[in-house]
Amino acid sequence: MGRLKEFDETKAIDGAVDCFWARGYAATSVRDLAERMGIGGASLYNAYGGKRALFVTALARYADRSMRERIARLEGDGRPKEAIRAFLAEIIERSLADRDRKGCMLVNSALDVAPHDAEIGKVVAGYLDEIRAFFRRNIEAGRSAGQMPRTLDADAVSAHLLGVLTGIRVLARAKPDRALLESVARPALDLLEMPVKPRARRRRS
Amino acid sequence: MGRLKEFDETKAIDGAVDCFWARGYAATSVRDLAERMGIGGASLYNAYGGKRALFVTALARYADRSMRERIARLEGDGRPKEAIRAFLAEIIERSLADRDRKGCMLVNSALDVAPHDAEIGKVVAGYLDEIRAFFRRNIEAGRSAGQMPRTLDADAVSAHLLGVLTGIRVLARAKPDRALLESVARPALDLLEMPVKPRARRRRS
DNA sequence: GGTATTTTGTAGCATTCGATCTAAAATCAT
DNA sequence: ATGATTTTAGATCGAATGCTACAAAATACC
Repeated sequence: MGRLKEFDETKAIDGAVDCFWARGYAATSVRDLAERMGIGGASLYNAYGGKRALFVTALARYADRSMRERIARLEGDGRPKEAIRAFLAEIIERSLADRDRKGCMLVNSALDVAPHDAEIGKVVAGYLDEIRAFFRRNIEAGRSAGQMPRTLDADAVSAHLLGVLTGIRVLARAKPDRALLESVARPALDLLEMPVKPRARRRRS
Repeated sequence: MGRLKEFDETKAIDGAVDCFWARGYAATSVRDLAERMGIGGASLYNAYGGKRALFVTALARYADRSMRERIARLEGDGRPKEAIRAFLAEIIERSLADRDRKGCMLVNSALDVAPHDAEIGKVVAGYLDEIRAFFRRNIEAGRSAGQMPRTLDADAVSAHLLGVLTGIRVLARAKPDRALLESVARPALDLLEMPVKPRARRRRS
């Protein structure tokens, strides 16, 4: 039933992710893509439809391999507070180690694709919601387990954490400085800590 | 001493700001720029040197008219806590009212220009530092005035506020939702509030 | 082997990109 | 008026853009 595909589909999509991730949608050319994917231009259009459709596919692959993998891995331990803490810590470490400052493909897309493409915008918003849902689940789990303050509003704090996360990923591309990024994250993580009982203190004489 | 310029330099640069602000650096063409600026292509190169140099000029104009104007206006009252609160509130309002989701030109540039252009990257980082310095000054002023907790670390909290601000501006482009954005900002603003004296409470019987 | 179907490489499409060239128009100093 | 100098409009440069046409190559079914 026709000639067989000769290229490695996994490697091809991973190559597309690398291109779009590093340079963004507009700045990536179809020829750049084809070369990195190890295929010819005709095969690209035959197999993936075109640049825009390929971007959607690559974004889904990124979400699967990067975001969902991290969520599944960190949430597996059943330690909700540690999961959230480790999530932010891992983002900071990766941002500092990322020599070419690619940042997060979802955040990058939220800024320079979503506003100009309603359809892709909804996809991106959906991925961001998944991250927020991760925060929300673990806040609720932490509250139930008595590891986080009962007063914590999971809905509101998950939004705050998503915003802080996003801010970190943006600032890391302009100022990849550990002290800065950790200072951004710290107060958000402190929200999750149980309030310390104020020690009885002697009155001043 | 030569023919006089016929175009309005202020309107020209403002037009350039509009273009770069709405579409970003790469997606804006020199022809788009010339048309919006009300000049011909030759005049653009003669007066501003080229696309990249014009971008730097436009970015400086944006920083002056948007960021520094806001800082000066809000800081004038001598009410540091209110200045910070109003800053974030104003950003949220503008983001929600911004129908074409242009966001903040500085944040946009931090994400899709700074990583690929070291020189412009430093410029952008400098502008971000100005915003952080605004936060820092007002935290210190608020502490001195006894309106904010003495335990507040101005350096760290100013970084946190910058991150939260950046996150808001990015999320607003993908999900312009008031509840979301206000939830992102709230905990950061709560850091500035004086701790409430816990009321004496009757023991349960 | 023959045929239908799919993939692949090559070439090329029209368009747009940033940038430049040329020459006419406009100004000031002399 | 003349000359020097600058700005302007318009055409155009080579390169790159997303995409497609076309035919050769490779497979499965008969």
